Amino acid sequence: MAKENTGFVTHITPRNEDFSQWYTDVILLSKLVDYSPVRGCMVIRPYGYAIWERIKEIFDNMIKKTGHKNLYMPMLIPESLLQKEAEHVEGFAPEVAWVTQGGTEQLTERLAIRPTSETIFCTMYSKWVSSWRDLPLKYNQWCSVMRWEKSTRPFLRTSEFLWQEGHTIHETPEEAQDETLEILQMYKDLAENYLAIPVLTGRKTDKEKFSGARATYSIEAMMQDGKALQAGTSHNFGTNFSEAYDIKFQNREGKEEYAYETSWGISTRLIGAIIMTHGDERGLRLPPEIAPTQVIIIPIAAHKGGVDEKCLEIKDRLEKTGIRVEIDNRDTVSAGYKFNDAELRGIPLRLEIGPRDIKNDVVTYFRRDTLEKGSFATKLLENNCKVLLKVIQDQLFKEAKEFTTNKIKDCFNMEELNEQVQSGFARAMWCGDENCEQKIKDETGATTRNMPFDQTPIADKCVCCGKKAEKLIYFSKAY
RNA sequence: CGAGGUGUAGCGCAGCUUGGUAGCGCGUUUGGUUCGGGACCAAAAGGUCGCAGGUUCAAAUCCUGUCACCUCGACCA
Repeated sequence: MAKENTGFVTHITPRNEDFSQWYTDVILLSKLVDYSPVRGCMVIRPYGYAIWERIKEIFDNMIKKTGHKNLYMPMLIPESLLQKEAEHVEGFAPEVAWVTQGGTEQLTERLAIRPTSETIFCTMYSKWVSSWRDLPLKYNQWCSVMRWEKSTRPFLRTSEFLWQEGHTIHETPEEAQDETLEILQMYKDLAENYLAIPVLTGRKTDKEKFSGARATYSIEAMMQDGKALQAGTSHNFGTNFSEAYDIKFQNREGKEEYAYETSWGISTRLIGAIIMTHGDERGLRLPPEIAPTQVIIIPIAAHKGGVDEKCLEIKDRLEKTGIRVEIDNRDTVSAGYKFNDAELRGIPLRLEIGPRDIKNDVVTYFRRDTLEKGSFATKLLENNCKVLLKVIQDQLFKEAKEFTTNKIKDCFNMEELNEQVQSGFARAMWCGDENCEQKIKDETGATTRNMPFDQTPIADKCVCCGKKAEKLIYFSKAY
C-alpha cells in the first residue's frame, strides 16, 4: 500500500499500471476500510459501512416482499453438529476457527465459529418441522462469518465478513428449485439495477458447487482486469442436509418425508465488486442507488454573504424529494480540494454554489460518471437532480455492460481459450468431464464460472478434449 | 507450505555500506490571509528506531535470535 504522497497531490496508482495496487489505494484513501490488528480482518469504516447498509436495505426489502423473515442464530457451532453432513465438513474443515477454552476452563467439545450456518439452521429446523403444514420456512440472517483464509484482500476475501444467509425448507423439490432460482433472480436484480453491475447467471459445475449442495447457481461479474468475481450464490440442497440432520415431516398423505432445502448468500464482497467495476483514476464511482451521499453541495467563497444560506436551502429542497445530500462546509480546505475529495469518494453528483451562481440564479453541477460540468436554473433543482441521478445510474450500467460484453468471446480450442482468459471471459462448449475442467485450470489458470440457462450450443465439440460437447459454459480467471 | 521483501513520528519515507545519541514530506495544533480544480504565511506539538540478547567508551547503524506484516506462488469462496 505504498503511496507516493508528493506535496499536496494524493497519488492513486493508475489502473493499467497495477490494478491490485489501484484497488488498495482507492479503498484506503476513500476511507471505506482500514486494516485491523487482526490478521486477515478489516475494519469497515463508516463510509464503507454506509454502502453495506444500502445493500442490506435494498435486499432486505426484496426478501421480505417475497415472504422471508429475519432471525438470528448463534455464532458458535458444536463440533459434533458440524460433522453430520460429510461433504459439507470436508469442504469447510480446513478453514474453520475453533473455540477451545471458556474463561480458564478447557471445553470438552470444541466450538466452531460459524463459517456458514447450514448445520445450525438444520438442527433447529428438525425441531420446528413435523407437518407439511409447518412448511415452508423461509428464514434469513444478517451476520458475520469466519473462514480462516490463507490470503486475504479487503472486501474480496477476508477472514471475517458480513453477509446474509438465507435458509429455506420446502415441501416439494419443485418448490425448493423455484426458491433457489427466485433468489438468484433477486441477486441479479440487485446487482444490475442497483449496483449497476452486469452479471452472468447460471449453474456451477459439480467441481465448483457448494460443499453439500445438489446444485449451486451463481451471479458472476467481470472486473476491469477481466477477472471474474462470484458475487452471489443460491443453492438447492434437495434432501442432502435434511437426511443428515433428520428434518422430516408428515406429508399430505400422512407419510414421513425429508424436507427440501435451499440456502443463498451475498456478502460485503459486493462492495469490492462495485469498486472494481466502476472505479476510475480519480477513485470510486458509486451508482446513485447505493451511494450513501447522492449529491454533495460545495459552497464556493462561503464567507461572501448568502452562500451558506443558499446551500442550506438547496439541501433542504433536495432532502424533501428523498435525495441523500451532504454539504461539504469544511473551512479548512479549499474548494478544489473538496472537488477532488468528492470524486475520490465517488459521489455521483456535485453541486457548486458560489456568488456567481446566486447572482444568476443557477446551480453548477458536475457528473462523476462522465466528468461533465454544466448548470441549470435553480427553480429546476429537484427535477434536474432526480433526472441526472437516474441518467448517471443508467450510464454506469451501460458502460459496464459494454465493457463486459466486449470481453466475452466464443472459443473453440485451447489456444483461443488460453488467450481469451488472459483478459476476459471465454464462452465455450464443454464435454462435462471434470478432467477437462481441471486440465483447463492447470493449463490456463481459468476456472469454470457457470453454465447459462440458455444452452443454445455454439459448437458440438468440447473446447478441451474435442469429444461430444454437453454444456455451454463460461471460463475465466477469478478472484 | 515454497520464494522474496519490509519493520524508524498519525501516514509515506530517508539515514544503516563507513557506529558518535534521529531527519524530510504530508497530516495535526494555534493565529492570520484565502476560497470557481488538490491555497499561503508564521509559530508549535509529536519517535524507548518491531522485540530480546550480544559486541563497543558509544548501536537505528555491526552480530545472533525472535516476532509481525507485505508481495508472488500453492491452497481456497
